[in-house]
Amino acid sequence: MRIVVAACTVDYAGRLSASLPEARRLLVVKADGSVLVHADSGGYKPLNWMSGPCALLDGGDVWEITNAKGERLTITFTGEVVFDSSVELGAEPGLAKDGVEAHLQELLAAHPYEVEAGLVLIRREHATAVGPVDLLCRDADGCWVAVEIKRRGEIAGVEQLARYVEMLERDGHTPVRGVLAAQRVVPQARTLAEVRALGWTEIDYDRLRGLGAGTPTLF
Amino acid sequence: MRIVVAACTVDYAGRLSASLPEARRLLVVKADGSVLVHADSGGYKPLNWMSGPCALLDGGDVWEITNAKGERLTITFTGEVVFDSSVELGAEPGLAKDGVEAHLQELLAAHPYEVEAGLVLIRREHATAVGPVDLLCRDADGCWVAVEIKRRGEIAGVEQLARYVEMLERDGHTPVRGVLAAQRVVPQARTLAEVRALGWTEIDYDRLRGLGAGTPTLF
DNA sequence: GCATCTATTTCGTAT
DNA sequence: ATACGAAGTAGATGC
Repeated sequence: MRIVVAACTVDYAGRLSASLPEARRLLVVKADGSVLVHADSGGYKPLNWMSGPCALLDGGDVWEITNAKGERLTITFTGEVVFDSSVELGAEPGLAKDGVEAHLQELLAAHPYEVEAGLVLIRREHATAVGPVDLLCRDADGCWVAVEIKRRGEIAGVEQLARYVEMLERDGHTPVRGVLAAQRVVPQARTLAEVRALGWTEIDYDRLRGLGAGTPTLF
Repeated sequence: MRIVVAACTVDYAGRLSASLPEARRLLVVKADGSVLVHADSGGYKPLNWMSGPCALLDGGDVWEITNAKGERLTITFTGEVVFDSSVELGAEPGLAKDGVEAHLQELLAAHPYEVEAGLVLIRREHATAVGPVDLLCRDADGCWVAVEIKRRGEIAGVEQLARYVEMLERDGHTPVRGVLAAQRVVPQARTLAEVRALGWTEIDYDRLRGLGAGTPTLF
């Protein structure tokens, strides 16, 4: 990894055109060839960058970074170089995560009654012609219930659920209802769900996690 | 801006939980308080980060970074510190861009016949109860045409367009057709557009840019 | 402040 | 390889 702090101008031409006037910035060249141009503000996203694989042609006071898709990043050094150093970082062991939609689905599969009292899980990722239904359940009356799980319930999730319900009806899973289960269901999605005659429910993730992934409890 | 290269472990607890085992990494602390943890690969996204505003408690071999939402990033230094330096970067003059969806809409507003021969623009961002229609046009037969512009046409864009068309019909803009205009329309979106009786077209952005933004040419 | 939409999205995964 | 959906999405914009 090469780390440079210097005054420079930056120009990108590729999927769009973008240019940065002269200022002092942090430049990072990673081992895979990718280049990041960071200012002293603005969160984790660089002002400009080039993703690997790409080639850096170091012309001293101009860097030309190009990739196979014809994108080009040009960095021109216009003043003093405050810092320029290379360091070996070694292999990255990798990141462990917990808390995303897959986990939510796993927990709701174990506790489908947290979506709606009386629900019993029949199948996970039930295949239809327009994609898999997250949870296919039956309620106390024997009615099929398609559950679409999102971390955040938005209009797109409602439309997706509507397509599943339509397809399940054609497949003969009748009668069938649809329920959108999400940590948060935004107002537009609630409204559209009502228009489409679909249900929605907000899931308390902390409570659900407390129930654990094992031993589905029926009641 | 503080730039550190050191062996460390990283733990994040907030919207999810994530942890990184010991390895040598680049740490960047920006003037706005945000912290970035970068490996020597993996593009522009950090392995872990904390967005500003946040507070960094520097306990020497442990950093505790917290924000108002209760998120916490813990960096524990486990070995030698290869590099640790602070540098003043000054103000960032800002980035100039060209080529995003707004520009595409501007160009198509000037040249609606690039969407479909014979189209004439009536109104841009025409308001409906479910959101603004990018371009509201009329064709040679006097039929209303709602144009939804995307850089990349996907299923969500088709559904959005379908809602607009439905709403325009209720508003009395009849007869009305819908067309999805995008640089690329993915296969699923094409299929759904046909099912919904909507049109779609792929726009050659380079050609369109060549026509320029001024003087709308009618024919 | 909330909701919506874009992004040089990036990133993962299934086809 | 391509297509598709999720993201600790972040960031901008409209209401």
